[in-house]
Amino acid sequence: MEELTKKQKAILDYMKAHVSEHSYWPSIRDIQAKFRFASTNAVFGHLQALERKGVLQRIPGAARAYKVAPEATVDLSETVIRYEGPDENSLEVSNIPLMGSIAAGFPDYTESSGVLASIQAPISEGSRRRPPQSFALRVRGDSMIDANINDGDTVIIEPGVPKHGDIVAALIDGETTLKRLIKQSSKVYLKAENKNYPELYPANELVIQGIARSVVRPI
Amino acid sequence: MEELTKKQKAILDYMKAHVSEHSYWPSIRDIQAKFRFASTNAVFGHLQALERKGVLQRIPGAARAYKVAPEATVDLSETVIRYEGPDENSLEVSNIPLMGSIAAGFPDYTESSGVLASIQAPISEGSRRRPPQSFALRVRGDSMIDANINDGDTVIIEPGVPKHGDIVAALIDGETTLKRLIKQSSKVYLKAENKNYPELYPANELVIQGIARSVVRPI
DNA sequence: ATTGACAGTGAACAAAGTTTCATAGAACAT
DNA sequence: ATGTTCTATGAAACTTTGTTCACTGTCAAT
Repeated sequence: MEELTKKQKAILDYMKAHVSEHSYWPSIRDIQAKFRFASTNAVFGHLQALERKGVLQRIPGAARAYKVAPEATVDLSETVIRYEGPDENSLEVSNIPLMGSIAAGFPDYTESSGVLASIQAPISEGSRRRPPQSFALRVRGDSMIDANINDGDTVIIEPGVPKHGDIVAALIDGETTLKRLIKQSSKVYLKAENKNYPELYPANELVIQGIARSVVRPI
Repeated sequence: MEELTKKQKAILDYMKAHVSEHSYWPSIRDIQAKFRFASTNAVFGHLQALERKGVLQRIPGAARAYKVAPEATVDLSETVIRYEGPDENSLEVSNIPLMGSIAAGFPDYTESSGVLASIQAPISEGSRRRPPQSFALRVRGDSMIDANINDGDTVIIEPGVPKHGDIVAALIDGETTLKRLIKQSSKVYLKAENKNYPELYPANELVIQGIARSVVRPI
């Protein structure tokens, strides 16, 4: 696949965003206005380039009529996600593209300092309007089946400070496990959602990797 | 909600199917040709009626530019997409609600025939190992609760030719619904997975938007 | 009988939108 | 030096497409 120039990519992204937002394609003049071109022909050339490079298909003569080439994306249901620890780089994430136009799925997780959130010290406030850096974990075991999270499911973990009752990904004995967080009289416990494992794990110094926000189950 | 006439429904259906297949809206003359009208004004009147009844929104003067009402049983979920604007350094983050644009902007991934999947004529031999382009749909309603897909869940749809027993997103009466595909003695049915709705929907000309591969359930 | 919604024909217009032509600077490789 | 690619301007030609006007007919309800 031939590389796109910066402007070409920007135009293509704008077109996809326009479709997502308005449900119809922009006209050449719409693009021209967006990018402050003085001539429609500037856009025209870019569109020709996008078509030549195989990422866009135009329907000659038809207004607001395009098709986009599918991008190389990974289906979430087939993605094997392994997560070893907060400071490892072996984190595979997958995009769920919407109409093939998503530009930012789950961002890379390498820029974080390592610990997502600690109970004692809430994470820094500095995340300005950035999508949460969620990641996925494959569930092994049956410790959460009473919460309808089964072996083989994938949970989406969102970094943050958990509240009482949240299901969290926590680091216990060097392993990441999925447990429900219980705060009782200024004490903190981790509880498995399985009648066979009724214990509460007391936690003094707890490293929370994130809060489980959703479960992905293959059909 | 005001009732649609048979023709109005058919036209709306065709428009949605056209978007689903080609990823752009049909022009008035496209619709005219499809329904063998002798005048474009016939279509024009129907479009006005559809807009008056609140199921279609036209953008005056713009070509091939419409929006559909957000009352499909399955809805696109929200997403955040990011694209680069004309200023090279400013990264715009735009929230895309995508309400009601269910029929719009579905990618055409067969590049030749345009049809995602037709029951009678499965797509051409082009079994190029191209990664499928999945997208997400939010489920409304309880028609699939026996398949453990509940109201509020999000399903990941993967374009492709469905097999017998697959749960598919299909276009019925202009709406995208989630049903199980049943092939029985060279006939094709759509079946709801709910004991209260035991019917099989016979399907002659079926537009399949994709196969449900996984369910995402918020915790 | 008459009204009003519904459905359509046929022609024509004007705006919207695409495409082509001529031209040219900057960056880059031959 | 020279050609190529990318990017862009400015104007014009041309096609597509939405829209309007005038008119006809059907059907059900008032």
